Amino acid sequence: VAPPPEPDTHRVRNPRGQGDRLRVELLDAAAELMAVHGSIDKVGVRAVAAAAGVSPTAVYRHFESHTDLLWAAVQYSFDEFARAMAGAAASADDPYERLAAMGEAYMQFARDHRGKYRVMFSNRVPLPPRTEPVGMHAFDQLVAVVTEVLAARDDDRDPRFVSVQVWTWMHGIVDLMGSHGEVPDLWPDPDVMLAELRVRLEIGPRQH
Amino acid sequence: VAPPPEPDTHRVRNPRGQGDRLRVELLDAAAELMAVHGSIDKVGVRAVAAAAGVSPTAVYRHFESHTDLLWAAVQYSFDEFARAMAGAAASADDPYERLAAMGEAYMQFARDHRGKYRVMFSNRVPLPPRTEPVGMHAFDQLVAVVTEVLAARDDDRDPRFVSVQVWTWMHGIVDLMGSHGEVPDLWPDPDVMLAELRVRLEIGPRQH
DNA sequence: TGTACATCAGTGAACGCGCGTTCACTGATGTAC
DNA sequence: TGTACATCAGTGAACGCGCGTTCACTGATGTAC
Repeated sequence: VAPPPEPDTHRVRNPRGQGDRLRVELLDAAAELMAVHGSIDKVGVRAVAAAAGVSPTAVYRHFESHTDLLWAAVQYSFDEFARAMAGAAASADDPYERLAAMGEAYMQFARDHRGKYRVMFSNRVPLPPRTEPVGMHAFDQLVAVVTEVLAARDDDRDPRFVSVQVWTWMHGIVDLMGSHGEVPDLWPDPDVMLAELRVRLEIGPRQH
Repeated sequence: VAPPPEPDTHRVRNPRGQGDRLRVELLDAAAELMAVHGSIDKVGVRAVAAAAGVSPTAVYRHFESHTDLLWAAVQYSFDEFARAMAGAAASADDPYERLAAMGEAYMQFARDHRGKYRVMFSNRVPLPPRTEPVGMHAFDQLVAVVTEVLAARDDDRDPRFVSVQVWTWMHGIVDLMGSHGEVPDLWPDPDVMLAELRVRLEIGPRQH
């Protein structure tokens, strides 16, 4: 059931001042394990350590506990997601194109990093809350772009409400298509879904 | 972290011919544990047995293994869901009202049985597939009603495509609102979301 | 109607295993003199 | 320039625990005679 422990090729020990490198390697490994399992429950200390080619004990030089490691890995994934979205937002000047680019980046992230996506948005993290609800930053980005789009359209809908509509629908598409993807005839092309979403929610240039 | 084992008030042993009663009680307990945890991973043999007021060994009189128990519990939940949807569908004659009733029943099920909903639609079950992809039956029901609605509207859209739109969006709403519900200011009233979904997807009576 | 017995729901102790975590350690490397 | 030493990245063995599962059992109850 579990993938072989994979002792990894013999790791070279990090030089003196740079022990923090392992921290990043562990976060990478943990996020990747989440990505593979799509769940947080099987990402154990031992599995993460093995994936990083290190003994379980080494984890405790960088994280206080198993829980601490998981939290850090989730936040790490959120950062990656936020960067992807920010990159998409910066890729276009026109508000319509910017919103479209963000939509495509969202779908792509969900497709390419399914496990991470699920851990962030779908599988609720069964960990005690620690910091601010992270990931809301990305939502604020969305609201900002939607505000621009509505202004350009001369549309007086509430940007937050429209943003929630966009987000919920996007999430439904990527989450359901991901988890029930084994029924191939059922699903239309995701890009078609996305295009229809734009039409239905009227967030493209006005047709007159 | 885990709830106290709760040995339950002393169970009365089932009479001779009716040992199958425990089977149902175990399925109830397992589904309820899923509902509480929103995940399948923590629903162990011992926890289910304790919740049913029975020793862990007793489980093996009705299920071959832990996995077997989990599978049966998931299917049990799907049956409950299908019944809820069928009940809603039967509650109205008018196609528009029928679709609306199904939508409300869907949201209500997701709200009242969050954990079960998540196990069914959101948390992919990490179990080997066994029978037909269950739960698709409910989707066929949806397609049937949408077909009626489109016919009544004299609308030539593809019923399956529209059904996928309805389902993905509904799922996104209930899933995101459920998992990120701790941010109260963010979310509009679910009923408002549902009403707007009907407007945007044009699945209500035509306005002329 | 009474009794011996087979049936069957459920128990209790024990197993091997993998988990998170601890503890004392090793050995390469930068630094002080 | 050479050497003693403190630092620090990482190890290995061991712990207690809860898990899924097995095995031999108990004791109430319906049934055959």
